Amino acid sequence: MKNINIKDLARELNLSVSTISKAFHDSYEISEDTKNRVLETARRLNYVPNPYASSLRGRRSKNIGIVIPEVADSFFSLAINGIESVAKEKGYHVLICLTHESFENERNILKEFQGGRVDGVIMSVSTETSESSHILDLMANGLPLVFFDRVCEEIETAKITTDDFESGYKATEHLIQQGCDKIGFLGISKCLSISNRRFEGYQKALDDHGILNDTKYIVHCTNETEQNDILLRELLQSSNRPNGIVAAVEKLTTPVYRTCAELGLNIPGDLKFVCFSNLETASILNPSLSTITQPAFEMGKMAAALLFKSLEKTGFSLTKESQVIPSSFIKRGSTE
Amino acid sequence: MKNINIKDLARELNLSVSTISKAFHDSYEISEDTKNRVLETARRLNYVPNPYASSLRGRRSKNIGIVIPEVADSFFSLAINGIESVAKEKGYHVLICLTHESFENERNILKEFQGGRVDGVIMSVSTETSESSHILDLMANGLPLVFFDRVCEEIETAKITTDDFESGYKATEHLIQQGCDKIGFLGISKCLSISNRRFEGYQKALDDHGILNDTKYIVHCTNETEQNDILLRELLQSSNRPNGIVAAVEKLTTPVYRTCAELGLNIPGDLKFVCFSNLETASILNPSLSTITQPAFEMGKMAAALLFKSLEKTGFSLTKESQVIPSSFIKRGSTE
DNA sequence: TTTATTTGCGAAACCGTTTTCGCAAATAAA
DNA sequence: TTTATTTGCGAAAACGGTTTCGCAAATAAA
Repeated sequence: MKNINIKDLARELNLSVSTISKAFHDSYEISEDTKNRVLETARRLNYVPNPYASSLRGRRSKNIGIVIPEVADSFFSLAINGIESVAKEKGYHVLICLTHESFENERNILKEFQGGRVDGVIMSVSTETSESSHILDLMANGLPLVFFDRVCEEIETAKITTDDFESGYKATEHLIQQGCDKIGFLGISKCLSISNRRFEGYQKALDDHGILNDTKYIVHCTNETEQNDILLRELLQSSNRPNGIVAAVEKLTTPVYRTCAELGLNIPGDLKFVCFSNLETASILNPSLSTITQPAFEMGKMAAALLFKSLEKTGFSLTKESQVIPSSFIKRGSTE
Repeated sequence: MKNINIKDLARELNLSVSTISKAFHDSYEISEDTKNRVLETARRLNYVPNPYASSLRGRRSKNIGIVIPEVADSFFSLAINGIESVAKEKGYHVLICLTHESFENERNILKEFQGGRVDGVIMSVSTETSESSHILDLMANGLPLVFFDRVCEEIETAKITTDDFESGYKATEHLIQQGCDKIGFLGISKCLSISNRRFEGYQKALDDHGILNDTKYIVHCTNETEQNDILLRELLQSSNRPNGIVAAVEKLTTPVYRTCAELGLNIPGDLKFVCFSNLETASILNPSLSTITQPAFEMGKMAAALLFKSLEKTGFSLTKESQVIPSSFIKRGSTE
């Protein structure tokens, strides 16, 4: 019933607590014989050390924080797997905190982290994050931080991103090559790095191909599904509606398909569609979806690897360690 | 740079640490005036209490553990949202631990939890879990546990499930009504409660409608994607292949669609297909997918609510608190 | 006025570890 | 044999909070 602790163990073995502790850490001070006795008794009594006591004394928690907007999202859940794979190897635990795209949540989470709950942070900012003092506070506290995917560009630390500009360019150029001349862009937030970089790629592709677009083709979606549906509907039933669309985030897939179905628009006949997405079902959609697929797992892994490097090597600076891992464009039925 | 602690605060205010602590907890012993001074200085110096120190003294961590097989899965990620929504309200944090369907991982995670890392556990067992001593150990340690979805039937504690039997029955009956007379069942593990209950519903429906099925129509999938593809292929290109399939888990969706495409089988023409799934994209697949959709968010919420009840009310027993929340069947194109 | 009670705070123990330091006994070197 | 050194362990002080208890001063009751 009651959890047994190191003192109980010491009593049981007629040893001091320090000896027990040292035996567990395989200290040279302790004889092999004693070590074995300790380990065996620990197993027998089902002793599990209290991690918080260790954290307290050792002044590190062996936890890293993951701050992301959502978990119900293919990109983020794969990234979690990447992060977790290296954390596990290092004997660390991950604390997954969800902002649900709220700035206030994000700020509160980072604030809490300053109490020593985690030794480092890997994050992807919320759509509402237009200001970064809460992040600077965290770093001023000595906590190493690595961004992945959605970064704060003004903050000097490692950022693991994908080639958003090039991908936006490639997606748009593909639509142009498939014959689209009125191409819409669905962004997610005006202050979000990825959305902006992808948008710039889109713009550049249009410019390079001499396509003059109406700004009405550019839609900034929100976090409200209903609101997005209205915006999409407006865009797609306007006179002179686009005949191609690039969407910057996965969660717009279903809304676009649905709205097209409701309006009787055929994909790819009336509208060609490319989406940034890690959906496993992309290939079996109706029609199958052309995607820019991000290296989610690798990005998570890389972010974690860097964070641990900075945790392990004192003096290691994250400022010059940013990495860009390319996404892959996969052509499918939605742009045939 | 350095984290400031309660001692620094005490020094700054010329008060004792106990006074500071009491001020934070709004103790009646402390005057309003002092409380305000403490709060204000804490804000100014950006003081954040160390949660591990509190945990240690208070003997509870204010963390609950979530043990699930995967996070890259619609059902589990939605369930996490449900759990998190109530944990947040209670001022608790969630520690999400992934077993990746490995029994050994599951056992290690539960073992670690016994050191006081969490105050209670919400879990869905791995496909490999055929034995439950590790769970009994956890409970013997005094940790309350609530199962959701994938339960261990032999363990006496609250289990939040959905109506697996009825859903399996309903899905199968639907296929029969749509004209199928050779109906396959794709399970995920022979020792998994949900898979078995859904299978029993399937069996009962066949019996009730006087359909005699070959056991070759029953396929137990594994955790190896390639292996599953082989099994599926065998099933679907056998002479006298099934003309209907019920799949017990979401992750079989893409393999089934792909294999059908490769073999030139038309859904729903050659094969009708129903899947237990929370995929948001079910409605825009080719063809759209008839699903049994589980109340994932609600199940998570309910599990968490029960766990907190047992954490808050001493003497509250979880043994008689199991709940069944019905799933909904949604007919779509794959069974037209 | 004397006694009882309340108010506001501080000292110190405690939570379960880790780590430093000290110290005997055993062994090796001189 | 005497003096270093090594080996194996224990006492006690941290880590950063919370909580119990005690104690003056202020206020209320007698």
